[in-house]
Amino acid sequence: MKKRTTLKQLARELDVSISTVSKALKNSPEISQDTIDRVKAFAKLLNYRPNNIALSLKNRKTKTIGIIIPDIVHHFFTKVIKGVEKYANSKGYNVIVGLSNESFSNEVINMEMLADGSIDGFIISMARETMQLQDYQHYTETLNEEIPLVMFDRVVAEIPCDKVTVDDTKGAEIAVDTLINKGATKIAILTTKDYVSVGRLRTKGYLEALKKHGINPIPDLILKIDDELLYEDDHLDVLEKQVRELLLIHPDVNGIFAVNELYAVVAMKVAKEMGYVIPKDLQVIGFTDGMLSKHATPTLSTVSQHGESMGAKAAELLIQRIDERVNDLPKEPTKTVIISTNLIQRGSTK
Amino acid sequence: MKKRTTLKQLARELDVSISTVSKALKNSPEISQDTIDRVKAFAKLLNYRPNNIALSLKNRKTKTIGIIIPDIVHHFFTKVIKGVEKYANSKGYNVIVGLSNESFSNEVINMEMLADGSIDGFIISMARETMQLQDYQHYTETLNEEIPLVMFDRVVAEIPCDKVTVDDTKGAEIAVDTLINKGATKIAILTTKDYVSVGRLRTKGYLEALKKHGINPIPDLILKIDDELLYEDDHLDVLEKQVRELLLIHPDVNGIFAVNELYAVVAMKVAKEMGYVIPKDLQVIGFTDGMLSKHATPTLSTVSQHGESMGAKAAELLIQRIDERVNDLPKEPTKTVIISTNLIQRGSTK
DNA sequence: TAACATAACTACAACGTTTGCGTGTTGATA
DNA sequence: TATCAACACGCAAACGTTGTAGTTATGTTA
Repeated sequence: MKKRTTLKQLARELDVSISTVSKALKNSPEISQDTIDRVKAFAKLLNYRPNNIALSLKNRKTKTIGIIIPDIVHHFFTKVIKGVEKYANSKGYNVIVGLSNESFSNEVINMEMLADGSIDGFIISMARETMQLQDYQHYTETLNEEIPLVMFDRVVAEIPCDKVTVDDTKGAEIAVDTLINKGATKIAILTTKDYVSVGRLRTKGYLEALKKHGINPIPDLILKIDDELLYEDDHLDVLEKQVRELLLIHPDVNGIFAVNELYAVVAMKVAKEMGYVIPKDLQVIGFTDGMLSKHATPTLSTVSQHGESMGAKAAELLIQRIDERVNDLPKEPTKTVIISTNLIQRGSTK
Repeated sequence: MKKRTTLKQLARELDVSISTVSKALKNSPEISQDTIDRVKAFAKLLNYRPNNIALSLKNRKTKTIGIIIPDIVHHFFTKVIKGVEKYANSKGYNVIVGLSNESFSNEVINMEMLADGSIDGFIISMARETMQLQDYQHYTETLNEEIPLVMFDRVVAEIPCDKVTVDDTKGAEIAVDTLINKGATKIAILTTKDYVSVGRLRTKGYLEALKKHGINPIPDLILKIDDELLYEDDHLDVLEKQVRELLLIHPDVNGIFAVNELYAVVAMKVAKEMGYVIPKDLQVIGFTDGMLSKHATPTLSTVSQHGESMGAKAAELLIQRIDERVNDLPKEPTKTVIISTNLIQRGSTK
């Protein structure tokens, strides 16, 4: 195996010591201009570049951050990664990606794999299974080892770390509020099982909006979908069937709020098949502004989460913590930053 | 800053040498069972885990691979990453992601940033701008430094490295062939400017299918779209307008083949607005099987690229090269693996 | 009992850097 | 001509590991 150019090689060939080479490359005043020039020229010739691993070892920091997400084939997470990458790169950090695939054990394995010194800190959105099991030991262990950690989107209060979320409740409330103001009187919600925090919070917003307008919630209209395998191709049928049944029993539903865009699009599809005209008979609003929302027919009104901002903010918080740690600064109390949503109105509302 | 447990600490507290600790943890026969047990117990107590950076330095390999892609907010690339991650993880590798954002300079910067010893090899899909400029110097430099490199999807022949592609020409040919067999007689293609290799190859497949059926290609029906900013929100109008014009001039077009799913979906939207019924009046096939294809109305027939397989294969090839390099094995000639596509028939074809 | 085998360790170098400190040359000063 | 800066450089330690080559005791053999 051919080895890359090292200080040692340069030193040998130039017949000076390693330290001289090192200092020369850094324009140290200890070194004569003459030597500096010679060293630099030769280094350029051999295309010398310092070995980052050696530097990481010496400096005890890697300038790398790890992001662990449940799924990468997912518009929202992808936006977040983009935000993280942008900010991190601008600060000279690299980003290493781990996929939990919604599985608890994968999440644990990934964290352990990276907590071996490979990264300076974590950005994480919790796997669904972890939320169900409520076993956060690997998080607390990481924190105990003083590895900085920022959670985003899927967040749990018990873990004492910085967090970045969206105001799910408020976003949902505004969406439902808007539906009502635009004339919807009987509004269903398509949500997830309660252990998914975002589903729970968005449902809360839905209920609050109803309450505000003096509308009594009807249990039948709250569809808690088990999203275990929803993004697997063939499991959408279940959702379709449930929406169809809902609309058969309550044909006068004239508004639907869905906690993600896929649910919304599927609902529109079923409704159209059943003869509803959107938005005339039925108005729909989703959550998360992805590709589907933009290109569905009709285009979908949706609550935008600003994934990229979330990612950038998470990266910013993390890098602050890293600095705090390496410089032994006093520890700030943990922060939770809430990124505000906004409603994008398109064709599925009046 | 609290420091993690090291061999040195264990050694000091157990009052043995560092090497003894190291060997004991590895069950070396040089060490007495008694000592092994003591060391292990104490190591577990202090939650010792070897520092990966130190190992990387010593072993001169990082067990990390870098993947550089033009955009992460993109279903296909996301699938590829997933495939890479899965395979890489199974071999004990981590994946570090770089985003070129379709920009030449970003691609260069990212490669240089990672080529500092942080990774053992690259998996890359070329930025659009790099394809235009045809400046591949950073690739050849990487190769010169003997850093293994595997390209996928957007590939250029001049760079001597392993490659993974899809049979774009064949896939397109089959798609168009299918349209013809299903009764389409006048088929348009929505493609990209020629410097995007995949666009060029798919156009070639389109022409070959026409030729095979004795149909003369009509220049008007070949729409080469400048996709510079296509995924930016507001630039789809251009595409819409072009499709509309095409259909106005040639209202008897009854088949459209698009080189990606977004073009296909936009085309369907325009056509529906203009009164076409899909697939009765007009059949449409796209390329790349993403979210849009599955949830468009009607659902979109499409040529599936198997991104995940591509990613896995690329990772496999890369790791082979890495092994070859570190073990000083004889160099195999470079390979190009072609992943075969398949046509998924859905609602947009008869 | 001298020679030697064995067990159970320890020392050291190396991976590629950086940096504080030590040191040998100059030339200038008193 | 001693003395002393200033200059230009080298040495060595450190970051955390691993593996090879010693180094001790202890026990065995002829």
